[in-house]
Amino acid sequence: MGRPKAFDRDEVLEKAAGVFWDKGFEATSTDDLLAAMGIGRQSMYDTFGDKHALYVAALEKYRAHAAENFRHGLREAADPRAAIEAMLLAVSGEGPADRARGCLLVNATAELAPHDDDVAKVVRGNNNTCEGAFEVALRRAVQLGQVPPGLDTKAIARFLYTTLQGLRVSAKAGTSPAALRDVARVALTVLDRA
Amino acid sequence: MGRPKAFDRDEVLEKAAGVFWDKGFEATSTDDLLAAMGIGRQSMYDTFGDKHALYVAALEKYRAHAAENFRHGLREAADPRAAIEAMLLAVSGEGPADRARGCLLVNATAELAPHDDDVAKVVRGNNNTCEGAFEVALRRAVQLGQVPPGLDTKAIARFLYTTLQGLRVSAKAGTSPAALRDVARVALTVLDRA
DNA sequence: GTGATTTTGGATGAATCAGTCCAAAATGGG
DNA sequence: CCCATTTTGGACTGATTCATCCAAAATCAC
Repeated sequence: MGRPKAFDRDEVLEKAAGVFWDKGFEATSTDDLLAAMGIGRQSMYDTFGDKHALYVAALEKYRAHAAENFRHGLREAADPRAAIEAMLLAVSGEGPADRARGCLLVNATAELAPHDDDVAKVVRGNNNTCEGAFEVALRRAVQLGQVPPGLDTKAIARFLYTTLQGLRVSAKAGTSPAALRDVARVALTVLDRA
Repeated sequence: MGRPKAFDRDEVLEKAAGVFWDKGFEATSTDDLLAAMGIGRQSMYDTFGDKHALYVAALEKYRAHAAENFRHGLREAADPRAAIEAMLLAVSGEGPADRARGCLLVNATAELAPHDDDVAKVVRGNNNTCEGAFEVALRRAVQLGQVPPGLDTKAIARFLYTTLQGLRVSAKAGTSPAALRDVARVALTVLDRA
């Protein structure tokens, strides 16, 4: 059956995602990618197709990982209200490097989504996943009496994820952790309205 | 004194900003820029220095224009609460093309701010301007009894601008106007809390 | 008008880009 | 042990990148 691949597909995909995450799509060269992935040029082209397909594959892998975080952090959380709060406050708790990196999906949205259907598709899928996770947590919070009944959980779920994206952008602009925390706290006051 | 320039600096700067706005910094070639600006190559390099300096100049021009919009739309508005509401709802009222374009400053934040001090400086200046405009409007709304007294106007101002950035990102991802309006409405409920 | 100064844009250059080719190395099946 | 099959990575290609150069055109001061 011939010689087997000397690298793990998921592993090098994460390395590639890391480079795209730091530099964006256009600013990343194939040499950058190969150096980070630690594989040869032909291996990359054979396995992934081209730079764009590699980007989409890396983005999809990142999306799956992010979805897992949302599932674990929101859908399966014992205390749904605390989980929602922790999600928004997480950005302000990150170190400077992570705050500057932002979120690969947000970066992809800003740089590519309007002109790239493949990227837009992954991004929209992620939006639905995240909003869905927020909504499940919200409904459970209602049931537990942690938030007032009668809230528009769908609208609030959308709002929460939009706020999270805003926080990621603000963080990239250099907003201080204290200011990010203020924003998250204000956003969370919508959970106290009837 | 020699031949005068055959183009208006501000005019071609706006044309350049339009191209960067649509395509981002890296994806824009100097040929793209010259075609849109309608000037020769050497004229561009003599007047602006290089591609990066042109970008910063175009961004700064866009920032000044945005600041003027915020001054007029928020600081000088007769009805400050309605002005704040209109500001957040504006995104959902734009056409598909404008929603896909997003905001040049948000795009610049995502693509360049973490690695480009010149861009970061302009972006931070804009953040301060916009948050300041929101805060002025908020304080006037308090005085007019349009919102409850005792609100943390600084924190809420930051929150409102962060939400606006989140809306711009969401819009680029393809979120429907109706969903964007929902998000804006939820965000505005923070003005009803004591 | 004339000369000095400046703009202008096509031609040019060096570097980098994404992607292909090919010979050599490495592995599994018989 | 040997052959077929596959991976591998350096060499290579053509296109495109940003930026510079230079001669011609255009304008102002006099």
